[in-house]
Amino acid sequence: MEQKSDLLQGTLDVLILKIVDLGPIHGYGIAQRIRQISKKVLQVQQGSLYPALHRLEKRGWLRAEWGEAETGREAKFYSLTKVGRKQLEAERANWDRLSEAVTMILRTAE
Amino acid sequence: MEQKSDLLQGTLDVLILKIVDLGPIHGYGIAQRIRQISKKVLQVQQGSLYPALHRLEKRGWLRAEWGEAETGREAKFYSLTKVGRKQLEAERANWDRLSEAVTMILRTAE
DNA sequence: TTATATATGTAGATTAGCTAGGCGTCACTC
DNA sequence: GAGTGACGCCTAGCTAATCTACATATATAA
Repeated sequence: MEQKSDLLQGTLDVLILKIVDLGPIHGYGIAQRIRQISKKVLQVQQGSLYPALHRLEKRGWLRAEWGEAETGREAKFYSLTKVGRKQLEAERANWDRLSEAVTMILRTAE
Repeated sequence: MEQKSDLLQGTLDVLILKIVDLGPIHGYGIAQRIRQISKKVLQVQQGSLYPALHRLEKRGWLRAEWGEAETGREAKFYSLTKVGRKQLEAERANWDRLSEAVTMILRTAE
């Protein structure tokens, strides 16, 4: 089934945490930011995004409150909790460790 | 449930293909090599390894044949097919693209 | 008026990887 | 000779993440 993913599986959480860490932002905006910063390499589907946000909120890493978007519409704004910030640091470190290891293997010569 | 993974999800296939590309090797050896090269950062569980090998073989990327391991025991040796080598290149390129994008986002300041 | 962008969400399917088991052999030690 | 651990293969069943596809509502541009 080809598994043509728009993400690196398992990285969505840390990406969301990082984007939210840049400042309160609503869900739709998170997806836009990820797409934009990555120059369209990473694309978060809505069916992945919203469940992920609810997941992270449930775990106590994100806090949500309704507010007004730049466009004047109602939107749910997310921000990091204290635990969420710790989680971000942990996941970021984990990413560095693991991705470096993968790259190391892929570059192994001989 | 904390998802304490020993791998970066979705990278197992490319890791296996890469290791096999270094020369014919049996399943158990693949796991050892990955563990060794990554300095124990990446650890493939047997319950992940063997299904993955069968998956890759089924897709025509790996070829398997029984042979004798260094220890004198029977073992299944895997090698890359032509399609498998192409797949390795594709997945490696994909890894570079995606991991770079993730790292870029995680390093975004402000 | 019709489409596109914004904004939120759910249902259902797929898939990968994990835990936890099983089988058989060999070498070593207690 | 009994037990342990490494080697080498395997499967069953679970969980979790992500995807596709849908639904809803408003605003704006063509």
